[in-house]
Amino acid sequence: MTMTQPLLHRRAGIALWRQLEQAIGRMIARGEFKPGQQLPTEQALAGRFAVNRHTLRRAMAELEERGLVRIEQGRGTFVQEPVIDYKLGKRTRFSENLSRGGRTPGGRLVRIVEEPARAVVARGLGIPRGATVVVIETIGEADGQRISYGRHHFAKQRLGGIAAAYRQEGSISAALRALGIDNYSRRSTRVIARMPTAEEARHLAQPRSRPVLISESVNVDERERPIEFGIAVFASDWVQLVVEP
Amino acid sequence: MTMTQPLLHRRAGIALWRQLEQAIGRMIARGEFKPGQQLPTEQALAGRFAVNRHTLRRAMAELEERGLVRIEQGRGTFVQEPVIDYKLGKRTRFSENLSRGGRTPGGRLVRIVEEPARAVVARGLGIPRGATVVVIETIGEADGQRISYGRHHFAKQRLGGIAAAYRQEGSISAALRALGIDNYSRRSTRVIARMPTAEEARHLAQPRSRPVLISESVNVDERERPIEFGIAVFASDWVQLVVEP
DNA sequence: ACTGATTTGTGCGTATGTATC
DNA sequence: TGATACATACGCACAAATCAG
Repeated sequence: MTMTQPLLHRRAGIALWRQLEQAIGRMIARGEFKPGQQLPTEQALAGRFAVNRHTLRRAMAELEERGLVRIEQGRGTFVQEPVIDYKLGKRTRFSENLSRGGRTPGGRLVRIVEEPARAVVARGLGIPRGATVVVIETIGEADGQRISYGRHHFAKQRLGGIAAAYRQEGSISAALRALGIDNYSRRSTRVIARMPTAEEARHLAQPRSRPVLISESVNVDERERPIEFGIAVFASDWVQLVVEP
Repeated sequence: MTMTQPLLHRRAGIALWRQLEQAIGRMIARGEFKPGQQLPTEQALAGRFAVNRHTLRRAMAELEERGLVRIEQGRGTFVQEPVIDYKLGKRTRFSENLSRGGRTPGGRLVRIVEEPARAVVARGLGIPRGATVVVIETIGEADGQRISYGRHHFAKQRLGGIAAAYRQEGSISAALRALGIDNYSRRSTRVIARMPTAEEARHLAQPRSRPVLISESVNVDERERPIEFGIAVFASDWVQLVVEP
């Protein structure tokens, strides 16, 4: 592919590195380099624009400062993937949350299992430990990128029909609506960071060396009775949680 | 040190592993093993109680489930330190936050510097990029344990006196009060997870292999004008952020 | 970057006690 | 009494992670 280079004007009162910054910034904006893609090496780029590598680096540093690229020593320079703002509010619904941010939400069911409630789950749902819970495991996507792996817990005694409803409706909120639970909201949310288990890394298609953000939350109905205990594992490379008071 | 072992009763109608769970749980509760301390190896403990390692592991799994111990493959088993809940609310003040949770807050000043505002900082404070900001770097402690490393940014033009006030008062909120800013609140907070830089790991006295939780927030006055842009780096081993809607 | 030692994780085979039909 | 199923307990071996040198 032959690429016409934007012309650089020397002695025009605008520093070369600024012109470079503008030029490369525009190329990224136009999509000539795609998010996550590795840029040509500094040497190659400097050669292409016929400037010294130091000049190019000055421009690159500025682009990194602006958040357009990410420079990794020993690896290369990459077009920064836009980070997804995931709002933690009283009424957080996955799809709604993303589409409001201009993203295309997606997702798929991993599996639905029944298991005895572990201590944290039992505490969250307000049921005795060991009582049977229905667990719906999902993967959430934004613009085709996997961003979360969620385990949604429901007390079987109260919401045993959730599995069938989910299979019919295809989403948690729709399934709950089908069961007559229209108005639920998030009580408290705890946020922690840790390294992913092998399974979590696999579900998120991310290396085990990158940390994950985890949110644990309880959804309650109008009478403050627990409906769902959810654990969401977010790929920290793609997501930042936003708390709006 | 000679330690009398609680007696285990075989064929008594109570499974051996349950008796083990009770026994070790009580030893932890009595403080024979202190928070954070490594327990003897499974082999050693199994030997001491004269049971098979599998039996001991069954008991340990139960203790981990109860949150009393933390088992790390290749390292050992440790008495779980109580995790600190750090509330992210509209009026978050470090000391108040911790003492409300029954902790003894502490902290110390790392340094105070002036520097040109980077892009994120400038955007947060609503000032032009490159304008001078005063940065107060602090380390926060709870019960003597380092839990956070904070960089608090203030526009020099507006709050140039913050450095002197902080040195006088010893805390951010007191310094702001001394400058006549009594009533400020948190606008939005962004939370991310990543691996710490070498410097961050040093300030938090934690290994570089453990991730950190980072919160970026803007504090505004009554008229919604930005006062402070703060970046707090939390040791994820010790802190979980709690969002109360 | 490699090695060996330590420690937890996992699998399999066997034996025994307990509850049920 | 016997047959069956399940939980408990033990022994051995190896895998996987961690750490020090």
